[in-house]
Amino acid sequence: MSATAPAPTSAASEAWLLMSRLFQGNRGQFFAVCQELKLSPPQAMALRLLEPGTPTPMSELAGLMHCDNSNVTGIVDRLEARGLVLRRPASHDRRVKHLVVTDAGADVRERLGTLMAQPPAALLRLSAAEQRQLVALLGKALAE
Amino acid sequence: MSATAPAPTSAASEAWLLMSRLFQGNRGQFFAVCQELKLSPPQAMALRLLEPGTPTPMSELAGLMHCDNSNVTGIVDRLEARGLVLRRPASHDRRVKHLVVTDAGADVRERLGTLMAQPPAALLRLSAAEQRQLVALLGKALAE
DNA sequence: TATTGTTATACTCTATAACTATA
DNA sequence: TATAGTTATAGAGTATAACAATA
Repeated sequence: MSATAPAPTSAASEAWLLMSRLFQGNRGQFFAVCQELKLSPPQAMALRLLEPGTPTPMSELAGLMHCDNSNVTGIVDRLEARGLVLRRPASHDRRVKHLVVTDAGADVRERLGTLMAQPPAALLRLSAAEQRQLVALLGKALAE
Repeated sequence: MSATAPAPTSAASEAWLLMSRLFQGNRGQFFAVCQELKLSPPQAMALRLLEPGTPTPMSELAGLMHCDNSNVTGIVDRLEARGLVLRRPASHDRRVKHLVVTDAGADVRERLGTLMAQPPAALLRLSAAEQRQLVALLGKALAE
């Protein structure tokens, strides 16, 4: 018998599962933030991914959002109609349009960032030392 | 002056930010899993939230998904059309319909769980000891 | 020929409101 | 009256394919 382990369940996947629960439990908060800023979730994500001062081609945003270019057209249409971003022709390639976050967009984006940075209650139950330990571990995992 | 701190930026919110990056970076993987199982993201979420052997009222699923009851009707319609769940009248209240995961649904749900449990590469860069440390911290945060 | 962004199409998700059948 | 689930409606997100302009 090849005695397949019942489930590898490495510590890494266990940690991932716990983080997934944290996110699932925080989804309500995310929707509330979107509603407060009058953004749909995809619009909020797009605005968060666009960096003010860094013109970004539509196709690059599509890549970051893991969706088709044609979706970005509509999402950006609505952000542009609200004056949060604007389309600007790129100088080096006339097929490309750069997305630029407007001042109004940067304002909404910052509020979005502030609200979304609010950690779930679960994390606040950890002591300050434990929180720092968590930061150190996650920082190491994400280090390039 | 009430000297509002420029930004609390507790270690907790920094940890939360890092976890958010981990999730953002893993979205592509999630979409790939959905596509492989031929489930839309909401369908996948619904199937994951329904526990086989635990009949669940539609409205409870709506609550877990943070959406309106009327959305669940359509999502469940499609899951039911594929034979992954079924509706069953609840005995104690004839207004309520219980959702039951079928055997086929339990199978897909388990594959979904297995694929989604796959931790992102970043977590695998941590040593086994560090991974266990992470589990301990997250476990403490999520402890009831 | 290949790529960027748009348009057309069809389907899914979403919130709201109105409806039904229960309670 | 209130609640569970459905239906109707309208708007938004999604993938695919076809298209124009550009490379």
